[in-house]
Amino acid sequence: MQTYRNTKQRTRILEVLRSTDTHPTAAWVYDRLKFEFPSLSLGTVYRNLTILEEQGSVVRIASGSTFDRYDAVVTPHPHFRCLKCGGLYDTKDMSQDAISYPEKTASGHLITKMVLEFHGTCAPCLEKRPASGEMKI
Amino acid sequence: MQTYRNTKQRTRILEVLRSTDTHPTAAWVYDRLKFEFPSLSLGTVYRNLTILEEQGSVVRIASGSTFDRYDAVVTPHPHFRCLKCGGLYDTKDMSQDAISYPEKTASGHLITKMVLEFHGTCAPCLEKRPASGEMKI
DNA sequence: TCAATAATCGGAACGATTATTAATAATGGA
DNA sequence: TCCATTATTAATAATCGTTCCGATTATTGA
Ligand SMILES: [Mn+2]
Ligand SMILES: [Mn+2]
Ligand SMILES: [Zn+2]
Ligand SMILES: [Zn+2]
Repeated sequence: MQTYRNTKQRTRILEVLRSTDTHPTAAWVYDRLKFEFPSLSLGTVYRNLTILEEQGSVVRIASGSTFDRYDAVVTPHPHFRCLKCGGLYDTKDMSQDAISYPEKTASGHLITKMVLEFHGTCAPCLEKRPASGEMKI
Repeated sequence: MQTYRNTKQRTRILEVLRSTDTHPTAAWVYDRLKFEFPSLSLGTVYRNLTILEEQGSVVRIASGSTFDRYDAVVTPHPHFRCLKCGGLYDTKDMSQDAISYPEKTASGHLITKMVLEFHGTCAPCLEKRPASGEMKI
């Protein structure tokens, strides 16, 4: 087994992640901290995000073949993903707590987590791209 | 606008995808067809899977920084993802039809699709890795 | 048949992530 | 406090899935 040490970099990476609800990428966290740590490496951000995930402090949200995103809110909750801009939002009005599921599927797969996402077009993108016939004059 | 033409490659890619329920990757489809089309290019498989998705014949299942998977079953249904081996399964006993959701979220995001996944350890991996204390003698 | 152009092939390019290595610094014990 | 151990860092190279490119081929409608 391996013991974790506390570093300024890891502490700040977690703090930055806790300060936003935009589900940032590793590169976004890096850009936020590179002035505070002029010698910070992007690899360090990636490695620490992985360690924080192992420790249960953050959750990794896969985003197709593009970049992963991270969330410091580790309680299960659904997300809305915009297919136009790629934005990932919390949906304050919706929760996944009421959806129940068995410990095992009929095929014997052990379930430890449920992931729920809604896909579509986010409010800002709806403003920008009015559907044909709704164009403002 | 652009018109689609019919090619042997695209036809067979769709047929191969319809012949399995393992939610294959582009590379898997390529391996299946490279003998039938000795000059087949992996790029051709990728491009056609994207076109088939545009046409609504297949669905892309994103898997973070690993490879994407494809499903020729385009009606919405949940999947089980094994965190040990990466396997992706249909869950015949579960459906997402009963879960209702609004057309728009409270924040005004337009919902067009719901994606539901269960994560855990699949039955074959449970066999292989018995939990401590359950080791067979 | 024939021109227009979508699709293919092979390989290069790309972007996100991971691995490598030597230097650095956090940690626990003397 | 000082020191030995070793986890962590920074810089960079390597990897990996995917997309793009240019030249060639094949489909399509007229
Ligand atoms: Mn969230
Ligand atoms: Mn499926
Ligand atoms: Zn958007
Ligand atoms: Zn498995």
